[in-house]
Amino acid sequence: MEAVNTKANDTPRAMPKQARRKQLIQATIKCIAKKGLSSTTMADVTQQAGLSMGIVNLHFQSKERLLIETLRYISDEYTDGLNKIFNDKSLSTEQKILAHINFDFSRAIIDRNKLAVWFAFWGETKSRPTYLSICASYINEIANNLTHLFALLKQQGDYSNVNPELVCTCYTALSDGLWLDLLITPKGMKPAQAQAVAMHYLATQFPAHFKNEI
Amino acid sequence: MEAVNTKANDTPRAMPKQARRKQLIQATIKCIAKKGLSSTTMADVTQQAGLSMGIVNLHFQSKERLLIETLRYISDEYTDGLNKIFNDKSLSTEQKILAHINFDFSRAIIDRNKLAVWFAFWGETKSRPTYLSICASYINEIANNLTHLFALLKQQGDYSNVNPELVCTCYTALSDGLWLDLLITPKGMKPAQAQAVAMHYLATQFPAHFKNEI
DNA sequence: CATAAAAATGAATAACCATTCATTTGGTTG
DNA sequence: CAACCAAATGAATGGTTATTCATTTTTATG
Repeated sequence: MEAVNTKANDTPRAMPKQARRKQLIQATIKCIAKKGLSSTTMADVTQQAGLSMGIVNLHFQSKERLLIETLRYISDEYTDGLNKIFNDKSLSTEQKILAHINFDFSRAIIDRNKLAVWFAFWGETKSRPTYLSICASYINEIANNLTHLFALLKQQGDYSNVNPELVCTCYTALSDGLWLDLLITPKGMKPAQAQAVAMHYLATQFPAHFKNEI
Repeated sequence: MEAVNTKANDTPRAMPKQARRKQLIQATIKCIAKKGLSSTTMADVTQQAGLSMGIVNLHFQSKERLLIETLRYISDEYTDGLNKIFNDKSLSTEQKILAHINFDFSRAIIDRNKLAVWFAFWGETKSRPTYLSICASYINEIANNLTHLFALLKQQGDYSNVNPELVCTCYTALSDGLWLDLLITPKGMKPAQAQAVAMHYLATQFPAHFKNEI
């Protein structure tokens, strides 16, 4: 999901196919956030994008595929961001974990529009194998990388009691649950606070590396 | 949500109104799990319940109200269960917290049909104020009770560094995130394991009271 | 048992919505 | 600039769905 030519407001006709698709996906995200997945219509999406009715079928064949590509879009954005951190050779293990937390609660990720999309799709995974398999694959990929980081950190400190897999499972679940708080109680839970809660947990496991911020 | 006369298979006409409503709500839960919230129709629900098309409008006025009552049903089931624990004077603080965890990951609660319903509605809260307010109210109620329990436990042990509100936020988020694991990776995450992860977190905060099971 | 009241039915209705495709628009090429 | 092609349009189509209500079935009453 690299940045593509995004002169959305200039001369629409000149946009490359990839950019038009991205524009429609972003309109879909806004519509799901605004109206809910269950009452987002093709008319809503195309109007939000400032285009005409037939455009989605032209670029995505069907509404179902548009939705699948929307899920893939936010999944890719998330995993690509994390992979950049995992693969950054200039960062220490500790710095990578810190960068991971920062990313998990960064503006681009915990934007409430996108959170609404995540939960909408999660709610449909049980009935849609395609959604499920997209989710399952990014979950596995991230878990492997994160567990590896925790295992490395364990070696670097006096952490003989730490179970890297358990910590990965716990941290990941905690992070997802905090996303829910950010979606549902935006007045009560701010991004910085959510991040502090995540940090608090890591501090229980790796006290020499992470400090409780609260 | 007390148990009502449930002779669903006997003489349908004899069922009290409340029981018929419950029957329809349970059919709705099954349909949302089976087909997703976005493609659950009135025909689906009534067929699942073994009744005729007009029945939902007779008992709930509209589909929208049926959905709201469905959310209220699972919210009430959850909060009622927890309140029974909180108000049980025969339990110690420690036992109440243990009972809370047991309940959070009990068969009746982490049934995947119901988990699918939770996430489906959470995904719609941003666009439906009614859903949001139902969620907000049970969240607050539970958080108050749970924070209180953690505060009591803090007094009973050498836990001067524990922040009850923080622990409540963290435990709650963790629990929600584990629900997601149970929904999305049922092969990978079993109820007992989820419970062990939750316990692992509590053990970091109250080591004298809770032991890591893993 | 007759009658009234309540509950449930399901065919009919009207609104909604995804998809299609004949037509138009805009950009490109020689 | 003319001719062509790809992109976009949006009215028309056909299928789907929530809701209604006249009719039927069941229960309650005296």
